[in-house]
Amino acid sequence: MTRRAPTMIDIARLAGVSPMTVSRAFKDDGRVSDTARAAVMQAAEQLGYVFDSTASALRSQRSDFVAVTIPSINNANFADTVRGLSDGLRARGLQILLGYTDYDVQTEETLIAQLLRRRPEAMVVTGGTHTDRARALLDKAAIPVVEIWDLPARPIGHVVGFSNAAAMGMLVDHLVGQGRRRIAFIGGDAARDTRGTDRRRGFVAAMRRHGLDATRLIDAGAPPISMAEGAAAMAALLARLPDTDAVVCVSDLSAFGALSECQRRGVAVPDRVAIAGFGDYEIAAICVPPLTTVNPFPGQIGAQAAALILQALDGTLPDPALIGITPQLMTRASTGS
Amino acid sequence: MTRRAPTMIDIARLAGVSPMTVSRAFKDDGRVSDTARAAVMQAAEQLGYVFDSTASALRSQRSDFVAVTIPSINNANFADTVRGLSDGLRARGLQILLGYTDYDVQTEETLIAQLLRRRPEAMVVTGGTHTDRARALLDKAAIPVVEIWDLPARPIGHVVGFSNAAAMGMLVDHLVGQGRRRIAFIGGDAARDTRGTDRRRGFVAAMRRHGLDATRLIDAGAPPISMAEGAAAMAALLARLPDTDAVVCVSDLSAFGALSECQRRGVAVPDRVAIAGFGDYEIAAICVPPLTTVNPFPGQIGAQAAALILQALDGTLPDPALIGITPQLMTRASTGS
DNA sequence: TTGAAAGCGCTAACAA
DNA sequence: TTGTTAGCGCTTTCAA
Repeated sequence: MTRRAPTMIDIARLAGVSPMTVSRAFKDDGRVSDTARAAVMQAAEQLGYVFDSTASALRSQRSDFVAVTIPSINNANFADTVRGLSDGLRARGLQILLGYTDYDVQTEETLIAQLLRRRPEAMVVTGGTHTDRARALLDKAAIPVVEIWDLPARPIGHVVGFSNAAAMGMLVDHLVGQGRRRIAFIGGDAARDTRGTDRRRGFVAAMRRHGLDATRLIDAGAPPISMAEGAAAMAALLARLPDTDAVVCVSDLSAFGALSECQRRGVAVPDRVAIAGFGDYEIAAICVPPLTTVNPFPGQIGAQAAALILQALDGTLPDPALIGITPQLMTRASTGS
Repeated sequence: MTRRAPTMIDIARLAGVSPMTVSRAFKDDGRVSDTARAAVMQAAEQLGYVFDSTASALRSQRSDFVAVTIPSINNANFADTVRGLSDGLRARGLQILLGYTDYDVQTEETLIAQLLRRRPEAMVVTGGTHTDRARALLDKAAIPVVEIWDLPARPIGHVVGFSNAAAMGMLVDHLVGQGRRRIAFIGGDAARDTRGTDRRRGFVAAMRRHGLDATRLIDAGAPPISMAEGAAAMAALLARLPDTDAVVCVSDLSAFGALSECQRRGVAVPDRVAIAGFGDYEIAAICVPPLTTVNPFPGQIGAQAAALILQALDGTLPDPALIGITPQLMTRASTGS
């Protein structure tokens, strides 16, 4: 038989104070005498009391939740962003409520609706493309919203991001500077992953800017593009367009797959084909040869978003903020000579 | 000016029914007439009503949360487990409340205390080693507890796991079968990562079982052991014990680092040194040569834990369950001849 | 099938 | 510094 869990009333009775004093003792800022606090804590310990955040949230209308949507939980870049967020918010007692969208705006809409039922105090969404209904839900919620990992054309609220297209431009510029001309792009299904689509667009734009042919586009399937899909795409590319002298991949994971495929086939990297990725995942620095890539500073994105949320909740952030992150080109041997 | 968010009372008024009917209309099983439900839904849509899970949770004493602790959010194995859990629980409307412990039992204790304040209906903890206080908290909480990724000597509640030590034994047996004798182990700081420690113990035990020297133990630092740390450990190993003919790494990530270091130094794998990892991360199948490893089926662990929780909440699971997962040896070229 | 009354456990607001 | 009162938005319980 399970006895009813003790409440503040039980603690109050045992400690010989009112429930309100118990409540105050559990807040850091509550002005309570040291004696009262000690009595409360001792009683709480004795009864094995566990504070009920649910009741607190209902009464105070403060859930201490920040809802976060990411495309996939299984991605080191997004994990770094979540960690940055989490670390930045924990100091204020804010807890993250995480959901993943599987790179799909419809799933995102459902997820946002579900998360809002928990009455989060702020919401962080990855990407700048959403369904109309998702936008409406976020508007109505009247909480700070931060879009990350993108520079939306029509922001919902605050933004901490960068141009995925421009980042690809950095890679193309670098490759052209290295003397490469017949450059291909390996990426995913255009319809789904909006950041991937932006990267492809950025690739095409940069190629045209250099007066180069921008039609070597290999579709590697639905996002996220795995290492295996990167390898398969590389195999297809070598078969179809064997004179290709450089490849830009939508992420380091597919880039590593492409690199491995080259190793398996004895295709020299970078001598015959240069390979570049995106994200600066750990593998990019470690593999042989190490991969040229772009570091978008995922942890910083999370930390900045957290900082914005804290300001917004403090009311010290009147206007929507737009924080641009400048991705950094990481030049490594996979494109070097 | 932000108007107060509509509540069920507002919906009831607009729909011309009682709040109780609104409440029933929002439950799937609520017996409500079709007309009433339609009126409620229309009113809700019109007012932009968002159901308040907090109030629901307080009144019904059902939070629809399942709390989960993992060592790190940035790990594909644990991410796969969380996905398995999440997918299995979503069908019943259960949402995951995730926290990470940074591979530290003290942090885990704090995290568990924090998560319990949200009144989760069940708790999943990674690993079988916890502080006494953490155990006491979980005991008192009187909710289903599932320990995963381990076979605890003294389980708290249910278990879905495998023997990390035995998994290492599989690798040692395989290497010995391949004719290797001077086998080293690359792993982390014994004090912290309990699964890593178990793997090291399993390695030592298996070596002794084969009558082999089990002192080639390279400490790669505090967990998680990164690719870079695996590479550094391999460099140290090649310098200190150059006659080593095989290396077992605590995970595929460090194994890949070790492999890369060998490539960089022109040390032939597997001809001069065989390398094996743990986890069957995607990289193990893709890199060149592909890595021999052990697949502990992380997604299945999550799915099974979810199934256990559903049964436990239904009351159809009287006794603590122990579900053993049998990890699978994945033999690949990094140890082959 | 629907409704009325009460209360989940906490804290805002006010008073002492 | 402490206490009293009321109520956050739902759902349990009971009644119709």
